[in-house]
Amino acid sequence: MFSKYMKRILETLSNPFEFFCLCISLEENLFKTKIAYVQDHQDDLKSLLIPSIQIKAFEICKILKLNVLQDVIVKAFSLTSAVSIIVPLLKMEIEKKSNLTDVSSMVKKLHCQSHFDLNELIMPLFFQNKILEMEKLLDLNTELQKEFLSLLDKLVGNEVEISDLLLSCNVKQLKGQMSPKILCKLGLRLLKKYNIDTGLCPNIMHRSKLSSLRYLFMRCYHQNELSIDSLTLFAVELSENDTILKTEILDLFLEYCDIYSGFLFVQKANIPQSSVPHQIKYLQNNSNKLEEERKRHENNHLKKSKNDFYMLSIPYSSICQIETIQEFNIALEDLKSCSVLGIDTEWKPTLQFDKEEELMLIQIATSDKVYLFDMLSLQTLLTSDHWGKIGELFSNSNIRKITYSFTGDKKCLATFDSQLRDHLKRMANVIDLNDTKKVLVDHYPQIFSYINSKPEKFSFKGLSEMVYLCFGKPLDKMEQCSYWSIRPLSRSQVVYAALDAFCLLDIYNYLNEMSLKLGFEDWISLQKQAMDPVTPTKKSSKSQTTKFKSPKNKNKIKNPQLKEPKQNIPASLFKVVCDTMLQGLGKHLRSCNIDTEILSSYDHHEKCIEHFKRDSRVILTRGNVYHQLRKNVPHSHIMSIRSDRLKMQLEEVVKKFNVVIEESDIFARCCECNCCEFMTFDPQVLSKAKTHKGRSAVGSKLVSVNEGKTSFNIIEGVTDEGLKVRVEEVPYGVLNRVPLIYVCSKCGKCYWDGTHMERMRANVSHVIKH
DNA sequence: GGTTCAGTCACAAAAGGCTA
DNA sequence: TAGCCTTTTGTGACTGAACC
Repeated sequence: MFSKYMKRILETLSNPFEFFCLCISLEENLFKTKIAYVQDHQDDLKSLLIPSIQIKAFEICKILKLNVLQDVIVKAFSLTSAVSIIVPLLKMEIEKKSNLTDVSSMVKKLHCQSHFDLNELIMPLFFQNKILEMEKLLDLNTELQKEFLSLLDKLVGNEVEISDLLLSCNVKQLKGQMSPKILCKLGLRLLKKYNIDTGLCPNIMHRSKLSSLRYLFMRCYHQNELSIDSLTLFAVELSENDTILKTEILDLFLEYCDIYSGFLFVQKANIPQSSVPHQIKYLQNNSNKLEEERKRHENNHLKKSKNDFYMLSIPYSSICQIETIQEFNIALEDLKSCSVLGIDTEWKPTLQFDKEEELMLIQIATSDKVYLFDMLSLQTLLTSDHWGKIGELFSNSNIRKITYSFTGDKKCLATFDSQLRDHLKRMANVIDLNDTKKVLVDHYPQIFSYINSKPEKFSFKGLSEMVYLCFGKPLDKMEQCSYWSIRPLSRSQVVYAALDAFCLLDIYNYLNEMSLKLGFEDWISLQKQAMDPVTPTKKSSKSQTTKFKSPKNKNKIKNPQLKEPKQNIPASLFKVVCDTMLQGLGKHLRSCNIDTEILSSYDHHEKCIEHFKRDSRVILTRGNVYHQLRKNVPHSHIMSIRSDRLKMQLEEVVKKFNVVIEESDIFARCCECNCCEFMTFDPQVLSKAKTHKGRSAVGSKLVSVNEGKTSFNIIEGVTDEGLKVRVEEVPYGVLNRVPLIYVCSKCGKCYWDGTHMERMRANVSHVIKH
């Protein structure tokens, strides 16, 4: 009705835009629903869209905080065509120190970034740490992108002072951190995002390489997770054609007191004598000292006893390096006949942001061998059919594959070949021990022999941690970040790569043995049970391969030893409390004689817990509230309702708790107040009471109702116990037609056997026991 | 150091249930 | 049918953990 009325008014107005401005400023919701009119008639109204109206519309945009509304106003009032009028207004807003985010949001909506200098909007946003807003503006303007990155590079290289820039941008306070590290990170991200030549940012690139090297030095000398040989190879690669970086690397070797490795680096990186530090020159000129340092270096290398780590349990001769097609075919034939394989891959780390990861090795372990597929040799030799053969191992459901954090590897492998990609999509019978670890540690920790004997300073993570939990020794990760592109691989690299795949089978066999020993049915199905959500969300059902790992669902595990006995419960003895969003279900449950408390619209869902504690009520809820409340209530006393339809919801509850609802339960309880006591009234008595209601009658007329147990005042409509009967809700027609009226003893609501009763009976008939 | 994945959090928009 | 209140859903940023 209102829409039609509005339409009529609009058609009579000389300028509907004026009217809209008024409406919008009075009531934004009104605008939200009615602005479509302007959009529909945009062509007819063009001549009426004068600048003063557009300025008014812009002013309204400033006030409105809702993005969607602003978009509609910009469209409806064609504000993009009024940029010349609005840009000066926006600049005034910047000068007035208004909220920069709001200004930039309008600039973006009006596509007028090019009307603002870098220092007018981009840099102030940057200094106020509103990076996202700033990026939204940069996204659409290549020139601004280059200008900003060039300035950022100068900041990283200390070629400009922040204080000078602040002055020129008219910004008084700096928000957020402006450390070179953070600036550098931002620069690298934007260079990649906007696909800009790295030559524009030499300082950022230099700093990035130096940071990577610092990190490698730290892993090598502090964490013992990288060999000095690999470190030197990475240093040579990263410092190619960069003399300054080479001298900085030499400084790093001296900083870590490893003059001998510095000496080796000088040789490998062809550093001119003029740049060699005097400590290294001393070694070069003193052969005795050099020999002494070499020995010290070797001793340090062997310092760590191999007994400290988990070792490969097959001989070195059982590691087969595959480099030719012939070797590839023999290996694949053998692998096809195996029932269980351990699979891992090694990649060359990406230490420079513009370089991509390169696949170096695929390791596949069988019960007595490990095949190392050398991808550096094989990649050029393999055809799509060869890749397909590797893929078949993954899609073959008869071969069980044991992996650790394989998702990333899988994604990268899929880029190599279409046949391999298809097989990976159909990957079957794969166990990722990373998932296993998370689930079993939480739910079945007793399966791990060494779970309680972790040393205080235990720093091993990932696969190494799992190996420790099973066997009491971690993996030696010295070669984890190894320089995998070197050939031939060192013995240490070959052993590391083989062990990474073979230990997966060791863990698999260990878990099998332990579950037998501890009497678990099967650790794989226990893991599956723990990972299957009880209430699948839309999100999880989208991807069947996505596993459910949320800690929220930890409690959802179905312990096979704790199955609850299924007993029938009569409806009248079953007590529940319904959360706010299940008020409708609550009323239906009451009409089935189930004792139901219902939270009102203003109650917090935690009130359910009070009801559970007080009366042992089962909590019925859904969605996130279920996960929140689940933490405080035993599994047996909470249920998440899945269905959106009332009938189905009712069925869910009845089935889950084995509630027996009989014909006599229907309407044995008041739907409004949950009371289960009713009085019976003669309809004629109520008819008289209805007639008298509202009249200013003096005195009273008492009649006997409820089979003579209660007296009822017809004039006042109340019983002798003070209960007000809601007679006004009963139509006269009903009072003349039905034989008996039932009145709730608590709230006075009237019920009768009519069409309403039939309808409700039909709604619950599917759960009645016949 | 890099990357990717998965989970968490905050926010906005959409949707559900109830009421008048 | 509209309005109100609340929850759910979707999205994007952020974080931590895994890998190399």
